[in-house]
Amino acid sequence: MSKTPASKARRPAQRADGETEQRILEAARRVFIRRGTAGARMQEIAAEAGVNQALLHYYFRSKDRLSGAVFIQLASRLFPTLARILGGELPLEAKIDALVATYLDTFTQHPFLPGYLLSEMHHNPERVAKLLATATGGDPHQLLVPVFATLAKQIKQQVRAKRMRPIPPQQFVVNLISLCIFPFAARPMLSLVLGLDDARFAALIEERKTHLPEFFRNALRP
Amino acid sequence: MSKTPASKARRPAQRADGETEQRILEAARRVFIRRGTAGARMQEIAAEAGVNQALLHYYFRSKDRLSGAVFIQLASRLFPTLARILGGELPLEAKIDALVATYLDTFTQHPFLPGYLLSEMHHNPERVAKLLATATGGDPHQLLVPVFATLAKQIKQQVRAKRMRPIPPQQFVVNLISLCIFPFAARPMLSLVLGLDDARFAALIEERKTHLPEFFRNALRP
DNA sequence: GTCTATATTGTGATAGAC
DNA sequence: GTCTATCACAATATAGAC
Repeated sequence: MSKTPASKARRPAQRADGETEQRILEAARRVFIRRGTAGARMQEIAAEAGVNQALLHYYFRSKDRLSGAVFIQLASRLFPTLARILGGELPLEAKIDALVATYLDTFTQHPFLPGYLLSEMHHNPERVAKLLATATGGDPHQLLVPVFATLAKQIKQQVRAKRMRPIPPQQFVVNLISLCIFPFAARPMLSLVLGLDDARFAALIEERKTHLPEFFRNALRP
Repeated sequence: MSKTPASKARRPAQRADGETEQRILEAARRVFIRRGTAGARMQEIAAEAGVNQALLHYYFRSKDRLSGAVFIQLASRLFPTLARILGGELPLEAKIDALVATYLDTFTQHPFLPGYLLSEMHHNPERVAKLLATATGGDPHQLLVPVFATLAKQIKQQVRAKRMRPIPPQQFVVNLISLCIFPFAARPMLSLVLGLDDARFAALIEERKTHLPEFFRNALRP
């Protein structure tokens, strides 16, 4: 993606190869996550990277390209995980366990990622298209649609003993990611409404790691 | 909140009382919802309201105050509903039905509200405090905390017949609002990943109105 | 590659006529 | 109350020395 300018012959740089570009990218990541694309300032990113503002343009040409690169990079990590786990060979309950564990761990380590991503997708929906093209290498919704058949079969198996309607696989997937992502995205609101400090919020998430799989098991196997 | 400048004696206005202020507020609402606070431009709001940019400052003094007013107004509609339904006298399943129906209807009418609100809370968490003060008229988390005792009792009743652990009421509430709000906030992503056009997305939500209560019933009454 | 200017435009906000 | 004109500064982007 990022075309590092040609550094041909003689020794010009003061830093190791690609180090500066990386530092800028990491700084941009932090700033865009907390300020959003529109609210972020190139100057703040430069300061956070410990370089001059001009270098940002040297490496990334424009704010639009830089913010685009950050968004694609952060967002494209999440989709393959989803497709890999849900499309895999595990039994349904193990898929739920794996997905809940993976996502809750990821977001515990990067608590502001969900808020940032939802915010960006809301205000720049056109970037979502580019994202999926990157993540899947072509056709957008060939990422998840193929796994629905398998999921539907697994759900039907799970509830076959009962007079219960099987959950449509789309709703199942939407529920799963809603329950994993939303609490982080809505953290400011939840913390205040539920009266949670940082420790209590962490405890809520920790409890959720066992609660969510149990919640789904009950919903699926009555 | 908005202190309309004193229009004392003689006939100065060309429009009816408060009409202009309202038009500005409505225009601001639309623009802030689609651009976000940081991305919105006063000029765009003025154009959308059909007035001059100076009038915005006349009525609301600054962009910060205007965006704050919009946020408080939009967000404070949602919390009383939650407290009223969950804290009411209905049996648990009826509470679930009422909340799902209310929220899904509201967001169907205002599909971009969740994305806007989450985005704002993420990038301006300090406003959440002011919001809860407004919505509750004082103590922040006295809004929901009092209803947890009742909810816990209802949940325990619901699952008493089985060897099933009762769901902690906090998790229950988080699940409920996650499942209602998230699909709207993540609509751009869901639409692409699931391959939904507008009609199919609407159908997904429609299906959800019956699916979610059923999902909870199964999870609570195995 | 990295820096210090600087160009240039965007944007919130105010002054003052009507 | 509403407008036009304008100010002051913020912010992206570029030029050019080192």
